[in-house]
Amino acid sequence: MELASKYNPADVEGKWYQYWLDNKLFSSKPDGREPYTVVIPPPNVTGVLHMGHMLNNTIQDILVRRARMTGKNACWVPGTDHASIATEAKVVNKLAQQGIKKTDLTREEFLKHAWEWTEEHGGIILKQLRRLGASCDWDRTAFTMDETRSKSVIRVFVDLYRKGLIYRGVRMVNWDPKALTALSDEEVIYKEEHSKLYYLRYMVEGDAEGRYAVVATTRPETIMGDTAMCINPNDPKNQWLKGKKVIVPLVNRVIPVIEDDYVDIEFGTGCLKVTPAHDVNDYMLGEKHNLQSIDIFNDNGTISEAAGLYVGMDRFDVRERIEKDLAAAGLLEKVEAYTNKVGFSERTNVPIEPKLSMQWFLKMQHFADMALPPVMNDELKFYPPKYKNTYRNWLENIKDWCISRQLWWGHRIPAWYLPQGGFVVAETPEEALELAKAKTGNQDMKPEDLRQDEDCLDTWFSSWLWPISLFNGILDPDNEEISYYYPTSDLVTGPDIIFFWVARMIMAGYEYMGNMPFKNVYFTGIVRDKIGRKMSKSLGNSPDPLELIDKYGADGVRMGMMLAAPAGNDILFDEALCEQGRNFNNKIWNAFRLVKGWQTADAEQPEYARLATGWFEAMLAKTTEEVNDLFGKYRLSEALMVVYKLFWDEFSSWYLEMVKPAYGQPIDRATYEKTLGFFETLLKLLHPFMPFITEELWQHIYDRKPGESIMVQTLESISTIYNKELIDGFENAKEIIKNIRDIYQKYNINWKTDSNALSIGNNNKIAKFTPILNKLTNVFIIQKESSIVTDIIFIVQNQKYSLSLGRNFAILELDRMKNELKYKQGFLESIKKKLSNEKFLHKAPLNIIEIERKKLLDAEQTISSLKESISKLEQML
RNA sequence: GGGCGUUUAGCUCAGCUGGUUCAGAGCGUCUGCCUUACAAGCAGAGGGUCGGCGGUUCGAAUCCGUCAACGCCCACCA
Repeated sequence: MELASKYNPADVEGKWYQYWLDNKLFSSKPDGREPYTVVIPPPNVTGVLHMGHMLNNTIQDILVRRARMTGKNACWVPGTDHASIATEAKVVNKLAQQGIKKTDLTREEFLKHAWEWTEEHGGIILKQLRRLGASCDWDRTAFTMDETRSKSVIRVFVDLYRKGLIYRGVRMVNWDPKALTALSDEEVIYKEEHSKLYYLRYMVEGDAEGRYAVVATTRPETIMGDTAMCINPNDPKNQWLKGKKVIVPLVNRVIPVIEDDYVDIEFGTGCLKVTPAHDVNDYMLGEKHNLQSIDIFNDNGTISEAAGLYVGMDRFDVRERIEKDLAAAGLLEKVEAYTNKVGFSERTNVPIEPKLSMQWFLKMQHFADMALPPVMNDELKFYPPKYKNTYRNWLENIKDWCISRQLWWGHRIPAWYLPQGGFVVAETPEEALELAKAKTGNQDMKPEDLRQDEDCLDTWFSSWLWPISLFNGILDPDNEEISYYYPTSDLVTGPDIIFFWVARMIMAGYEYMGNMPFKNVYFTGIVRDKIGRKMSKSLGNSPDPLELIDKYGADGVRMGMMLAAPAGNDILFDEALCEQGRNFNNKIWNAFRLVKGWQTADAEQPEYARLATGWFEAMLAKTTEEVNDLFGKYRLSEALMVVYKLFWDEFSSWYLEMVKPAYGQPIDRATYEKTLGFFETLLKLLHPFMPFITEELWQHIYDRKPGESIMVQTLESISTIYNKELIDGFENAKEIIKNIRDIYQKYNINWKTDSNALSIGNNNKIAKFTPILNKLTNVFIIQKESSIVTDIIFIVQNQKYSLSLGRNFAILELDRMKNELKYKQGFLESIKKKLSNEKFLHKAPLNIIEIERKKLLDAEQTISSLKESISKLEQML
C-alpha cells in the first residue's frame, strides 16, 4: 500500500462513518452487558451546529466510545427540542416577511406553517453531528413533540394536576411583550443598564401652602397606574404626609398615602409610588393594603385605554415624552443618572414587563425536597463539584414554576373550560368530555361545548422528562428499555441550563422513576474566542464548525477542542489548537507509514530491540493505568494529553528510533510483530478521541474481516501491570542520551560517523542499557572512571559520566561545571542546615529525614567528582 | 446585598489530604538541522520570589487570616 506523506481526512471520514452505520455499530439493544446510557441535550430542532455543540458532543462521543470499548452496552440517544418560543418566533418572522401576521391565522393554520418550517430546517443539526463522528444510535432519534414525547408530557401534566401539584391562578409574571407570552423566572436575564432616576412632584391634595411630596422612580411612564404613594411610618422627614392624599402628576388622580415598613427611608426621598399592576413589590403592597390595580399596558408593551394618557404609544417612547411633559408642567423636580438592573427576555431580548395574568404553575417545594439530597451527598455527582452550591442555592429558594406560555407551538395545555365556568383536566378531549359530564351532571354535553385552554407548556416541561420519555418510561413505566437503560450514566451539558434542565430532570426522575435520571453530570465550559470573548454572530468571532472540519479533519477539530477543555472551565478556543490536532493526525499517519514500510526477516532479535520492546510494553501499561484513572475522574483533556505524549514522545521519538532498522535493512520478525501490537493498542487508546484516523489505520494494520471495527474492540485487554524499575532505568538512560546529544550539537560533532567513548564508572544499572545508548548516540561504553582530563563531564541522577570527544572541548565546559558545582554546593548547604535543625530531626517523620540524608550523600559525591574534574582541568591551563 | 470560583512560565492550564512525581505539561519563543516516516517535522535550550501582606508549622504553591484584581450565579430596593 502506498501512503501519501500527509493524512487526508476527507478521504476517510465519510467512508468510515457510513461503514459504522452500515454495520449498525452505533445501535444498542438491551442485553446482558452493563448498560452505558447518554441522552443528548436536545438542540433546537431548527438550530445549526455551533462551537458549543461541537464541544459538548465531542465530549459525549468520547465518553460513549470509551464505554463501548470497555465492554459496556453503550447507547447514545439523539434528538431535538421543539424550542417553543425560539421556533415560534422564527416562524412568526418568516411569515411576517411574507406579509402574514400571526393574528390573521387560525391556530391550525399557524401550526401547519410551523410544522413545515420544522420539516424544512429540522434535523439539520443532527446531520451535522455525523460529520463530527458522533456515535449516536440514530434509529432512536426523538423529538420533544413527536407522539411518544407529547403523550408523555400530557400524561405528566394530568398526573401532577391530579396530585394537586399543578394549579392555575392570577399572579404577577414576567411578560415578554415581543413574544407575547409569560416566562418563567429562569427565562429572565438581568442586565445592568445606565438609566435615569426621575424625581416627580406629587402635589398634596388640598394643601393650602401648595406642598408636594417628591417620588423617585426609574419608570415615570407607569404613573398612570399609580394607586397609592407609600412612606415608611418611621421616617421622620415624611411624618407630615401621614393620612394625606396626593395627586398623581399629569394624571391628576388623587391617591392615598399609605404606610409600610417595606419602604427604604434612605432611598431617594423615602416616598414610593405604588403601581400594583406593574411591579412585583407594588403588587405585594397592593394586596396588603387592598389597593386598586390599574393595568396600563397592552400585551405588546404599548399603553392601554385604561391609562387614559398616551394611549397606543410604546412604553419607551412614553418614557421620553412624559419626561418633557412633566418638566413642562413643573412637576419634574430633577433627573439623576442611575444604574439599575433590568430584566430581559432570554429569547427575544426585550425588557420584560411584570404583568398580572392568569397562568398555570407547578408547585416546586415537593420536587426540591426530593432533588436536593442526592446531589449534596454525592449519590449523583457533579463534575466539577462547585456547581453543587449553585444547585443547592436554587433549590433552597425555589419558587413555583410558571409553566404556561401564550404560544401555539408546543404542547397544548390539556385543560378544557366548561360553558358554565370551571374546567377539567384530561389527557384527551374524550376523557375531558366524560369528566365534564360527571362534573356538571349534564349528560348531553357535546365536545364543542368544551373549550380547550389556548396556551402551551414551557419547552422545559417536556425536556425535563427527556431521560425517561426517550425510553417511553412515562407511558409504559415497566418496559424493558426503561428498566435497562435508566438511570442513564453521564449527562454532558453547560452550566447555563443547570436550573432550566438539569435540576428539573432530577426532579422528574425521582417523581416518575423513583430514581436519579443520571449518575454523573459533566458541566462543560462556555466556548470563547482566544482572547476570552463569548462567541457571537455580531463579533464574527465564531468559526463555523463544519468549515473547521473541512480544514483540519473531524479528528483534528475534536482534538483541538479537547486540548483546551478542562471540565467546568471556559475554553478559549484558538484555531491553532486544531492545527495541533491535525499535526498529531499527521504524526500518527507517518509513524504508520514507517512501520508498515519495514521489511521483515527471520533474524535474531537484537538486544536493543529486546530492551526497547520490554520498556514500551511497560510504558503502555503505565499509561493505560493513568488514562483509566483520568477517565474515572472525567479529566478528559488530561487523558488525551497523556496518550498524546505517549504516542508522540515515547513511541515515535524514542521507541521507534530505538528499534528502527538501518536504512534498507529488514527488521526481525519478533520486534516487528511487537511493534504492530503496540501500534494497535495505541490506536485503541486514541480511538475515543480521534475515531476516524484510528479506524482507518486499524483496518490497515492487519487484515480485517468485513464488519470488524476498532469501535468495538476492547481496551480491557491492555495490561496495567508494569515494571517500574525498567521504566526508571530507561528514564535515566534517556537523560544520558539527551546530555550526549546536547554535547554533540554544541560542538558540532558528526556522531553518525565517529564513535565516542562514554565512561560510566562502576554503574551496572546503566551498563544494561549499552545497546540503546549505542544505537541512539553511537557511543561505546567504558565501565570505569575515565582518566582523560579532556573528557566532557555531565551528571545525571548524581552519577558522573565522561564523554571523550578526542578533542579538547572540555576547557569550554569549565564555566558550566563551575556553575553546576556552585549550585550543588548551595543545595548541600540547605540540606545540611535542615539536618542540623534539632526541631526538624525531632518532629519530621523518619522517612523524610532518611530522604534528606540520602540527598546529602548524593550531593557530596557529586560535588567531589565535580571538584576533581575541575581541578584537573585547571591544572592543564 | 448574598454566595461561589479564579489568580502558578509569554499563552492555556495540572499540581488531591502541607516534605524527591515540587516548582510541572502543552503551545509559543530561541538555537542547530530539508538526517532515507513525518519541516504539519527532528534534536536541544532558555523561561516562574506559585497575585500582595501577615500567620500556623521543623517545613507552605499547598492550611488559616486579610487585601487586591478578575469571573460566575442568585436577590423585589423604587
